[in-house]
Amino acid sequence: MKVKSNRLVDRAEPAKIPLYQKMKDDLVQRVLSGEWRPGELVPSETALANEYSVSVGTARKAIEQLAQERMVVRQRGRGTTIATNRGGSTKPFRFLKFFSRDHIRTEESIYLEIMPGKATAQEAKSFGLEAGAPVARMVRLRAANKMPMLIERAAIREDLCPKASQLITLHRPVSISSFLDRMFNILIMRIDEKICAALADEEDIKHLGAAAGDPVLAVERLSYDLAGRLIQISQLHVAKEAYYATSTK
Amino acid sequence: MKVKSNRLVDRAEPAKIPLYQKMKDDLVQRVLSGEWRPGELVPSETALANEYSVSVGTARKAIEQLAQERMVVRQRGRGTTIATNRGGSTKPFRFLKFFSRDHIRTEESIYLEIMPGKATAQEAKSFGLEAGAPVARMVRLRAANKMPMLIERAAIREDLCPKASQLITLHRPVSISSFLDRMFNILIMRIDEKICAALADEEDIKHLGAAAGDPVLAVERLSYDLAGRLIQISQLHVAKEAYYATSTK
DNA sequence: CAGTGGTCTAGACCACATC
DNA sequence: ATGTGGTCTAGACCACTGA
Repeated sequence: MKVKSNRLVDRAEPAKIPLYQKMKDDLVQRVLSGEWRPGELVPSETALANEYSVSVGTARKAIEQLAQERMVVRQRGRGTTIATNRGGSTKPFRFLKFFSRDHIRTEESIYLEIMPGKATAQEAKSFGLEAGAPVARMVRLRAANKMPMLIERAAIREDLCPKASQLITLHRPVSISSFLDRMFNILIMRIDEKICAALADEEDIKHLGAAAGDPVLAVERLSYDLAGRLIQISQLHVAKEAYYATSTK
Repeated sequence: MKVKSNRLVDRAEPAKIPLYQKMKDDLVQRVLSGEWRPGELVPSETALANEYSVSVGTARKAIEQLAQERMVVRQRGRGTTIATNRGGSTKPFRFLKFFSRDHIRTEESIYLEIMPGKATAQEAKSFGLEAGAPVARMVRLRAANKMPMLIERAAIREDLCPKASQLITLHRPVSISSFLDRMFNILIMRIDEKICAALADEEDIKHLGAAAGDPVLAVERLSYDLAGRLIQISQLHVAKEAYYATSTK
């Protein structure tokens, strides 16, 4: 029941998408196209409303949704800017949700290994590339308040981030997301994580002070950019520190 | 710099809270007071706008924010209802974020132990009660698709949920949040989790099929109701299955 | 059918940042 | 002083639900 003959509907109707939705989609495209770069001021509500021939209220709704998705930042009196991950004043471990009794004051990244490589079959599938596509590989130790917290193994696709391995070797950035933003104008907007329990491996023992047989958290992280493209695949081993997540229904 | 003499400001000014914000706060209070019960229809936008002597647009903004916080559910043509956790058509493990290759079709709760107890000093502190306050304690095995996934130890405050241990013994609910909603009109709206790695204990070995020395995920969950009161404290041990969380910047 | 929420308009005034 | 986003109003029409 409830089957419609969709022939006509699908072809004739323009699917009845609200104006603010179409406008929002178009604004996203303009950001992706590079017309506006991260940190840049975009036209005001009224200017955009005129451009799209909609009322300010409608334009506002489109822009406000982008602000909610953290794609833009609105400031009264100043204007609306494209979001950035360029660090500086932002808090450490922005994308990591650690629980620790003491505040984290300093964040450090110690690179153990950086090298260009080729995507494995599985990585290629996740990235949507052919196997053997170029990736930057790295192993880093991440520390908070001078205490090593975790080991990260990461692969970054080099088709979108050309010469990433060389640039990382050169700059050894504390924050990869900030680095991707500055170097390639790639904004990490969403990270999916899968967490499971594992036993400490040799590297955990060597670098995290874990003992053989100690349990660790093994986290797989998939980092997506503004356009929803998978940019980075990481495996984290977290030792001796709680990890936290929060869910609001 | 930028210091204001606050004497007058603090006393005289009503802090300049937007109308929609005041209205929203008041609506929350009315829900908390029990004036509207979960599942119930609240007055329409226009009715509420009249009642608060604001325009529909302003009322709409207040209501839409509540909808975003999942405190109410809006349906075109029907009206706005207070959110509920009463199960039925809702998906299993609603508050749990499992990763598994196969879809979860059935969810089961096997109660190993249910008994009234007294809050430990630490629990009491978390609940904001005195030590020794009555709580319901339970140990359950939770299974998906007939496979045991985790063991949960929980304490529920009985001052807000009187005779909870007896009622749980009687009904053995699959979902506690749904049970709290039905029995006590308590809506779990937020759950904070801390996750760390641990080794399987005797119960994990007995009930989850873990081996000695196997790593497990140890999760501490704090469940808060609509009013922000801590209702339940749980410790979960998750074996042999990945756990996942997602973060959007 | 009447009533609901969803979209959209066209104004107004304000607080604030910048120059 | 100008222009920005934040709040607020008072309408309009539409799509949908339920009786």
